[in-house]
Amino acid sequence: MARSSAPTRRSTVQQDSTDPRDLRHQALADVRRQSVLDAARATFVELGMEKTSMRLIAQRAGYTVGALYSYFASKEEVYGALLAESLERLNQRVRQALDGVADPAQRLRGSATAFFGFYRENPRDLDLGFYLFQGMTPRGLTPELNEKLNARLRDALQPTQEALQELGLPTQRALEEVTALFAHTVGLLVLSHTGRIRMFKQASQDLFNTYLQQLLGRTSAGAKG
Amino acid sequence: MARSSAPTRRSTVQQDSTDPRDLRHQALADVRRQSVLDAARATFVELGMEKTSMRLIAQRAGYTVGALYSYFASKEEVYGALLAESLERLNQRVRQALDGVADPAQRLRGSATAFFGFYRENPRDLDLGFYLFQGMTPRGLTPELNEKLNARLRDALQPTQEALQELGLPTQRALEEVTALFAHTVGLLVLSHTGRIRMFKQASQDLFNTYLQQLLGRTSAGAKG
Amino acid sequence: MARSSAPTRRSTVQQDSTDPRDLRHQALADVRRQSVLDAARATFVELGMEKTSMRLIAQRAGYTVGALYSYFASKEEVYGALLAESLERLNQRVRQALDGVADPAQRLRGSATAFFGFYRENPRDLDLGFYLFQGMTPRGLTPELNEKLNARLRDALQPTQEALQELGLPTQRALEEVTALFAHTVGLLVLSHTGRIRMFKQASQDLFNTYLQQLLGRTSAGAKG
Amino acid sequence: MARSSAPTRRSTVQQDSTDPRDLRHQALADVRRQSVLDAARATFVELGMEKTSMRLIAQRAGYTVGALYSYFASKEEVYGALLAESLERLNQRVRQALDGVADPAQRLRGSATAFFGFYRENPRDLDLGFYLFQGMTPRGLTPELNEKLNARLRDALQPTQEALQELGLPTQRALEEVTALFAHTVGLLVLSHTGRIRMFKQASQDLFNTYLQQLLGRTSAGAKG
DNA sequence: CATGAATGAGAGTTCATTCAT
DNA sequence: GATGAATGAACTCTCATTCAT
Repeated sequence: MARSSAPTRRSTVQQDSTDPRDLRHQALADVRRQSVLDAARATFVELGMEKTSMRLIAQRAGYTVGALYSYFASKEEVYGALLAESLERLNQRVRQALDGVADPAQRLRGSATAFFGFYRENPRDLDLGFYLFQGMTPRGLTPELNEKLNARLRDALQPTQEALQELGLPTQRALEEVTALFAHTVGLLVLSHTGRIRMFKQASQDLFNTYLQQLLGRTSAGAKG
Repeated sequence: MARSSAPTRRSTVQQDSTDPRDLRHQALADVRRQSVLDAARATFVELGMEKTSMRLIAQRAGYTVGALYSYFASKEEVYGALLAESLERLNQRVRQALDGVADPAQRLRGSATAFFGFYRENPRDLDLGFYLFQGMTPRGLTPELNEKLNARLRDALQPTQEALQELGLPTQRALEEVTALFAHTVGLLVLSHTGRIRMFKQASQDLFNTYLQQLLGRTSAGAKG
Repeated sequence: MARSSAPTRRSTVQQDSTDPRDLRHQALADVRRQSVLDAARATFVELGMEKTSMRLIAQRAGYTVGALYSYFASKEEVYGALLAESLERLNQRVRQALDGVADPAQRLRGSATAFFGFYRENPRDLDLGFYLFQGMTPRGLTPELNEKLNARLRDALQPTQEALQELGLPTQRALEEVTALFAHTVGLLVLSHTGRIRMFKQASQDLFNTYLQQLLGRTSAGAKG
Repeated sequence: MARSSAPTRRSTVQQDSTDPRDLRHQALADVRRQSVLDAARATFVELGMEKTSMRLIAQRAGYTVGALYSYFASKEEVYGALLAESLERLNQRVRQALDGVADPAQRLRGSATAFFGFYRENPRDLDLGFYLFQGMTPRGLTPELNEKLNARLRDALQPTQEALQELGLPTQRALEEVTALFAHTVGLLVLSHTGRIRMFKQASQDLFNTYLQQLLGRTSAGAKG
């Protein structure tokens, strides 16, 4: 996990000390950091980006506003951590969808639909991503964190790409297709979320299914079927 | 063009007084309003949504803050006007792409590519749309303006839908395809814009072309080809 | 009427010129000034003190904001004029109540009740008076206007005092009683208007009648009765 | 005393934590809140309602504007607190006037005169009441605070009513008389305060005494005397 | 005379962040 | 480490008044 820039904090996974007192401190700090994140997520889900302030997060977490800065160096770091968490949940959902499924076509459908479904059901998680790439200062999104987040996003798309390869697409084609699928998914979600075109509210799922079907048709499975 | 509710302004489309003094005043007012809008757009393009304030717009327009409120009743009205303008430019570009083109397949490619190209080259225009559909209060985005903006967006997609119908798709299918195309386009643009996946910066155009090609393949033109 | 301090305006009653062109100008100016006042009164009655701005008055009068300053040197002068008008209407109502009434007790009741009734039915006219004596700068309320307004207020109370004298009270006693009656009236009106004590809304009229009855009892009419 | 809704404050009357650190914090917070209130009152007494702004209060209290909002959620809450304080002082004065006085007639005179005297000597306290009942938004004047303020006002009038009953008036009559007395008092005060009739400055006390004397005359004490 | 655009100061309010305790 | 009061700059918006045309 990326280190925050706050002075006295310890990273969660970097264990540079075996002093048991340090370890206990570390565990406590992690728990508290997590409780702050929980409050932040809840507030954010309820009120959205604009109305979520550090004060409010502190309040709901049962901390003082100053305490937040012991765990996060800035507001944007909070969002960075939220996004990391969000991507973790996304990956978890994708993995669950694949659990015990062997058929490549099913794996393609499962992983892609899990991805789509996750953001469809949790539109705030979509906001999270956009916020970070629009309003974020260098301070909040370090290159390391950025790379880590990118990696987790690729992880979530990886099973889909692999399924495409299992279905006969060469690596490069599979990469292109998964990228296009990703874009299509995001487009549907964004339009559905902003509600710009009323039709989307109901139809985004159908449009997604159709695209997925066409994609399957471009694989050997589709060629055979 | 619909006018704001600010007190001392007169609409351009109202019953035209033939008093030449009125006309000159109106023209002057329009010029000034436009100069404010220009400053707003420039500021917004340079600094983005979040950092663009009325103060800043005023500064760059060479006005005091109070003067802005002679032209726009609120900050959100400024954005409403900016978006309206943006959609106007979008439509213009789409129309130009169709000018003198008779072949339906070419018309499909032309209009869709114009749409995509417009936002690819002017990413802030994309922001504009999203902002309005997330943060806007009733005051800034009146139902009338909202309807107008929706209509202009539909206008920009209309030629693409018509081309699809000319290429043999029934109305319903054409509507679905243009919606899917719209989503795909937006997805590519959003990902390209946020720079989430580095590949997109170069590849979004290719991916768009590929999607367009597949779409053509789903029409009679494609069936024949 | 008090002269405004605006440079090029002419007073309504001061006729320092017999040039017929001046007279016509004067008449026109008076008409316009009156129409501004009408708009001001209407706005003020509808929206109250706080929300009535020069812009709004100008708008409703069909003038530009600059034009208002041709007729009134400041916002407070507008209110001064409104109050003068209000006192005129008050006096008119008091006179009407006395018209054709000879019996002193009836005249007492009539004039006092007219006074009370006027403000009870037109609570904004009460506001007017208070505003001028709280927020007013020297500029708006010149000593001359102040004296004039005071005189008109005394005029409205004069018939009541005279009735008291006709009923046998010596001048000094009559003055005291009319002053006390005035205070009582204002107190009832203010409390009724602010709605602080709910009872007042219904009871202020009863309380007024009771006070009036007691007052009558303190005159020879009361002594006899 | 009821506390404002500002985020980081704690109520004085909440279940008292016995943590001495909490207590000290609370005491400090109360002191600071009080110092803001003192500055607000002073500013208000000196400059009046209209010219008292949050900036000015902050300046005089030696705080920045933002700090004020730690103690009061809005400008109107400041005024609410000021009025509450004012009513407290009023009640205190009324109680003092009754201390050790047994004779009902004396109690009537004492409590009523205390009420009158309080506002006569502190005219800004009168303003306070009027302001709150005219311009206050729901945020500043919550129903609870409103009820509390009303109750304190009734408290201040209660001894007078009780004295009237002790002097032989039935409950209903006593209520009417105290209401009329209240109105008379307010009327005298308002006129004295606005200086509308110059005479009032000197005579309002005499007029009050006279009214009080007449009132006494309408009780059994008066009947006997 | 009238216009109405423009001023300029000021309003209330919010908020991420800091720092003495 | 935690506190939470305080900062200070920023925000949108309002308004009486002025003045070149």
